[in-house]
Amino acid sequence: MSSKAEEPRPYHHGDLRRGLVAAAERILEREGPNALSLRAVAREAGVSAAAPYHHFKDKDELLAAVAHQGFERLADAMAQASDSVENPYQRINALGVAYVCFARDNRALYHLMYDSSRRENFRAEPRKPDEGPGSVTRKALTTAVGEHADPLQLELRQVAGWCMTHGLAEMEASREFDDLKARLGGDKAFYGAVLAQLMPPGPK
Amino acid sequence: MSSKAEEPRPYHHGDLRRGLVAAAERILEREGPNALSLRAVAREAGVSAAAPYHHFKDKDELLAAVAHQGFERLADAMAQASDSVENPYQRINALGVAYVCFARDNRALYHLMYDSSRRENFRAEPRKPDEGPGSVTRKALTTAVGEHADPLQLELRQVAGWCMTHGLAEMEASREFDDLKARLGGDKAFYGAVLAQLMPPGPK
DNA sequence: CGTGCTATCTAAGCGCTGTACAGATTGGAC
DNA sequence: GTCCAATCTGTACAGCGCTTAGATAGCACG
Repeated sequence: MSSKAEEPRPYHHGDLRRGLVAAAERILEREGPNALSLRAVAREAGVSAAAPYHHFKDKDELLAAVAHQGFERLADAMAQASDSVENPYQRINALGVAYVCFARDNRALYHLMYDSSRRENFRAEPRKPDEGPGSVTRKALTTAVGEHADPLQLELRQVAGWCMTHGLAEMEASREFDDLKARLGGDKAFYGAVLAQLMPPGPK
Repeated sequence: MSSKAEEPRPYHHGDLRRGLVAAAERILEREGPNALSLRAVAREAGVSAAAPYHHFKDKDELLAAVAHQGFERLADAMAQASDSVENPYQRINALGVAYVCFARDNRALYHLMYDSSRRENFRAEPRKPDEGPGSVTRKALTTAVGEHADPLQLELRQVAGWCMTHGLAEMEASREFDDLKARLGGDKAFYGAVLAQLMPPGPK
């Protein structure tokens, strides 16, 4: 039937697994989370609606793969932010700002990531140990507060910072803060100022 | 047909709007968020699948009503926690702990509340002014830090606390903190210790 | 007491969804 | 060159959100 040169896609896709994840990301960005149906993803990838089931147990597992890739990109963004700042105190703050910026610039993906991570069977293994978002922050925090710190307090401080950053990322889109953002001179200044409440840009 | 005494529910329900919200909450608690379909809610309330559309524009509007009721219950819980503590510093901490406990004890409802509040047309008007969760915290915070505070810093501090509390509520369920919880002697102690990083139980 | 009016509810149906299953197609190992 | 296992298609099913047309009933007004 398709003897014409109309994109003679082979019966076997080649790397459909990756293709499906990419298709899902495209739909998410283009049409939002409500349009992200398994059938739509299959259509976008150019395969039948049943094809995904040979690569993913169910829809959730596909979404988990998308989320996983999102976490890798987030880790990259944070690593880059970390490298660009010398001062360990400022570095922690910059890590938080990078995190929130990622959430702002990838809203739908970010929500998907946290919806997926809530499911009990989700595993967010970083590619190499000490490379996930958690590890980067822990390292920076240890460097900043360093030797003379109670390890329990340090751990609590890290959890607190983690919570605050995640909370800020979730609420960032709220109109409620528009006024405050304007007064502080932009989104990033706002993020930094909020995070500075816990992670001041200098020795406490 | 139903001349027997088999629950002769009248053709007109009486207060179906409230009945549907209650039915939705029951399903949410009993079967989780995946089972919360509009049809299931209608079944639970004992009406046809189309009946809800005479009281809610669409499914989202029903869920928003459930969320709204959730926010009222949350505000109640926080008000109660606020009243039970005299010291204004400890009060802020107690408010946060109450918030996180609510999220822990009403996981599905809590997620629904924040999913709903993300939608642009959501309006979370408290029943009376100065009674929503935000107002209670603001009041407590003003009392605690009081007169001699830069109003901008106070606002930032409130936003930061709000973010940290919400973030903690979202991450509380993670197994990652089990160890820390155990070392601190329970969930509430853990919540308090984390929140204390920003809201210490005494003058800073 | 009857007669409408309007709000409320039902029944049927449309297009979509996630998922299961049997069979077609194919690349690679032997 | 043959066969196998992996991959993909076609078809089907039940359930979903939502629409429409019509049945029912409470209520105001004569």
